[in-house]
Amino acid sequence: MSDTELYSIKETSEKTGLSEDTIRYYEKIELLPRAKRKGNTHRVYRSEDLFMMKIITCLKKTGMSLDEIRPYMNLSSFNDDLTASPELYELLQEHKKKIENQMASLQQIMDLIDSKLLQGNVISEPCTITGGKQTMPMKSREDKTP
Amino acid sequence: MSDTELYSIKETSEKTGLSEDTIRYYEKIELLPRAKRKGNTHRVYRSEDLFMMKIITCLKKTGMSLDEIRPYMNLSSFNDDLTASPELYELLQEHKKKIENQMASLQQIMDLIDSKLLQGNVISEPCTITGGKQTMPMKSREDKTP
DNA sequence: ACTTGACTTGGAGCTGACTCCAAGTTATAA
DNA sequence: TTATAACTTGGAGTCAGCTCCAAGTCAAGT
Repeated sequence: MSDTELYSIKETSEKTGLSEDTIRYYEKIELLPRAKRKGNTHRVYRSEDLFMMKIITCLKKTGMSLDEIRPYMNLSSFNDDLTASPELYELLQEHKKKIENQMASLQQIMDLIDSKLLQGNVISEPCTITGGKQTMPMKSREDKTP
Repeated sequence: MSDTELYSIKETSEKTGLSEDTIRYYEKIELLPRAKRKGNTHRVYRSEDLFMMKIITCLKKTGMSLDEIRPYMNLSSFNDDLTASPELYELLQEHKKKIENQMASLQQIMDLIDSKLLQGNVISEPCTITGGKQTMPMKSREDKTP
């Protein structure tokens, strides 16, 4: 398993679509583990590392914040023995639900428009989903390891 | 039509869930039109205005940026004669597609995990959607609307 | 030995979307 | 009338997620 091919940060950037700066930034905020160094200076990455970065990109695409993604990265290795991590799977399911809610929200607007609720009647209870608090900013930074 | 009931910014805030600051901010960035003033100073809002704010909240929930939302607000009134705005409808359809793509992204990760692509093999082409900008094959998601 | 280029670090700057504040004005109630 | 609450404005600050930059280091080629 795990071929021994190593990649520079430039190659890694090319292969993952993340900029070099972004990769270093992810390391800085500890979203990615500190990369191994060649001669104690230049970063080197293995396929597994690229894989993690791609996962991050995937999750981001679905609207996850980096803070929300972090727990996934902390799960041992993500590579070996993932099925033994029902926690991850559940988090994913949860997130999927959020996206489904988003779609429902959108669907409601579309319906609203379709059904001409807008014409004449309008203005009473336009978009029920609006009521709640839900997916707003959500700040919970208190762990800032020195 | 349109009842004549008027709301202060506080009432409006309460009814829409947006903070007073946010409402003023939306006016400042011209996402909302400049509100009418009572005695030339205090803002007053009508039901239609609240409706607009709720629409904004809805769209934001589905991941639209304020800049993306602005065109919708510029469409004449949103209230009267909406069906005569196929532009809006089309924009919405487009946005909906984006969300569907997000879901597809997520689904791919879930599939990835399910299928144990992760075990042993791993690391070759983990999440195809990551590669390009869009272009994903898009497994036709049969709609699950009730 | 020298130049070039890829890399390093720390930190500054930027955008979006707020959120907070101070200082002033107006409306209302006692 | 006066105190208080509600509101106004302009501008500063915050937070996430980058992006850019300067100054320095290191490896390889000539």
